[in-house]
Amino acid sequence: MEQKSDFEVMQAPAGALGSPSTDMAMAIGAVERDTGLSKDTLRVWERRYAFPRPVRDAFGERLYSREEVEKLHAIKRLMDCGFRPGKIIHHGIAELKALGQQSESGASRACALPELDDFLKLVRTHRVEELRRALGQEVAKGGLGHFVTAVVRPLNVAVGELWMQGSLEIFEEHLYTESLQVVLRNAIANVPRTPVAPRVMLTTLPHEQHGLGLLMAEAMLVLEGAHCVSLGVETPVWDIVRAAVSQKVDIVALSFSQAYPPAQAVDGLTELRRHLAEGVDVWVGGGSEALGRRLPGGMMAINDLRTIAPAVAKWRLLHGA
Amino acid sequence: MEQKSDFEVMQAPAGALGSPSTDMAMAIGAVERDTGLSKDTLRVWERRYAFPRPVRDAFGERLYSREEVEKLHAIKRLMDCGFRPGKIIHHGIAELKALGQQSESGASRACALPELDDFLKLVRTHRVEELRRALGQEVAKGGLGHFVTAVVRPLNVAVGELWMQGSLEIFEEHLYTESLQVVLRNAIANVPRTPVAPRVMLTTLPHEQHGLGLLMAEAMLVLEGAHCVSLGVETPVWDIVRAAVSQKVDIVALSFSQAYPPAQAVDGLTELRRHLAEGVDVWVGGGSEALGRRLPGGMMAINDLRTIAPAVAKWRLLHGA
DNA sequence: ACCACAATTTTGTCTAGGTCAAATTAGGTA
DNA sequence: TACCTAATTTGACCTAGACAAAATTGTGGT
Repeated sequence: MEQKSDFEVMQAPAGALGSPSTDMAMAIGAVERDTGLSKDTLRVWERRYAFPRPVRDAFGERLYSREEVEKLHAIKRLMDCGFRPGKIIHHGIAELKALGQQSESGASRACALPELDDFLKLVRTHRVEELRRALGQEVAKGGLGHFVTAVVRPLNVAVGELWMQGSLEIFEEHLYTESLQVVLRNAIANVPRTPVAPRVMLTTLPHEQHGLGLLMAEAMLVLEGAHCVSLGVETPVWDIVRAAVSQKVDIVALSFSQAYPPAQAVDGLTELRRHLAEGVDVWVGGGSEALGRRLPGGMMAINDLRTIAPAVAKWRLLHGA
Repeated sequence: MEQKSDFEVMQAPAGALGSPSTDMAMAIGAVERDTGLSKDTLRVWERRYAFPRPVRDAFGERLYSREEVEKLHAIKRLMDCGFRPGKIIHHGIAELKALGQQSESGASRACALPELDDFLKLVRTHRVEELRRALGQEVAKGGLGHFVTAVVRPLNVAVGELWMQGSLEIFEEHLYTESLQVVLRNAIANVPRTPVAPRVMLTTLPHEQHGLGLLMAEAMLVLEGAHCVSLGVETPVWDIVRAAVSQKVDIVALSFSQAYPPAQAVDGLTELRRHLAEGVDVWVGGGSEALGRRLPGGMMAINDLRTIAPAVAKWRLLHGA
């Protein structure tokens, strides 16, 4: 699709010396992939708000500077929090970062373990092996349920905040995610199995790449003795429906991260409900804004991982013999 | 971004009764997500080749029929194999599928185990638990190394062929991938660890979502006693570089699936090589076309998983004390 | 027969400004 | 406070043309 290199180094604007930022320019397609803002959106912002205002190369094509891309990133992150572009697009980068910080903090620190900051420090200093070992110990010490609710969840929130502020590199987030994934998958595999009803299928809708929420939910579910079938991430609605039939599941569990566009979530969920058999329940969890709002009828919001256990109990009461 | 529903049901063309295919129409944005063909490409094909030729809704917007989307899917798959759109776009769906079948088959069956077809049957019939158990037994029986080279690899090729032919549903592929991932991760975690040099970092470039190749490589590497740090999939080049520094790795291992655009692979690899420290090796593996061709200088192609062991030995000979 | 270089075709991304539905906010009323 | 309607904001979609990068073909030399 994208013919241009992601990393083109084009001629700097006349007169500009090779300062560390001027020699790094991106074409519109690269910016689209990098920020998640569509080409259409980038062009229409330029027309309406006069930002961004990329320089043009010899062929009249837009070249976005490093600073512009960084600001676009910050704006996108704030939009994922519910801000509207028109309100914030003319603020400076510093102001944008300040907005991100004040928007959410405090509440999460409340019920955190003292160990949490230790884990966070291991993440920040990239000490992967130590992090993995410490997490593993925590599982062994307090059990998987405690680990998920009291360690993974708050850690995830803390890491999410750092990410929102832009003070976490992509590779740091990757290291964190991968470590947690290994520990969680291992812990899940070691739970003694006596698979009974309900059968639960776990997945995310297309474009939702974050699978940690799925693993956390799976952990809570296997602890309740439920039967889990994970499809991994990004399953089209139609395939979820067919897989649900094929696997004879009782419940389909979806996870949404904060950044998932609420409109798309509602669309997808509505469509899913329409095509899924009556008897199959839909459970929806994750940090997305869409969950607080009105969900399409006939599905259950899981706002807290701890509600999974009672929810399973309730399901069994209703359906079980 | 995408305001429109992914699954709009619009009025059928006048006179068409509600046949199973006519009432399912997709907007251009949905087709873009579904097929991976950009809006621009879809529009320019319509202009140039008169295919696809979507009907228009009351507002003049394109509505692609189920058949058109299916054919677009088939074309995209063939393009990933190296076919060019102009040559194949006017063929019927049947011909396209035939092309996919003849393009690659035979060679893979050669050195396959008899059990392979059993596994494949479990995949086709969605018997996930049995598949997982059978795979686990195979690991226990023949060891992890044998499992990866003699089971996972051929299975992957076979599944890839089915996928290419369009005779495998997305959810079937998801079930397969997830099962294999669980088994492989588990097996890797159970290899006795005595981490020594080299330190290897594993990941894929942006837009390469397939992580199975990474897991296979990781399995072979830990069997050799190498130290593995996985970043998961889709790490930007710049972050790979920073992570490599932070983790002090000796080798960066990248995996590409067949569908990855060769041009993008070469660009990314070149850029990676440029920014990576001299002493850090780059190993490239996977089924991509780009590997056979000329790789950017100074990196090693891993065409066969079995070459990993000797490659590690060679590295140790060169660098070890 | 094989390699290098030039001409040609193919292909997809980019440009421009305009239209319009859906989502959000604001204003007013019961 | 709850609810309805109007104004505003926003981004997806439209047309049609230009053009560079990749792939194919053609040519001459070894």
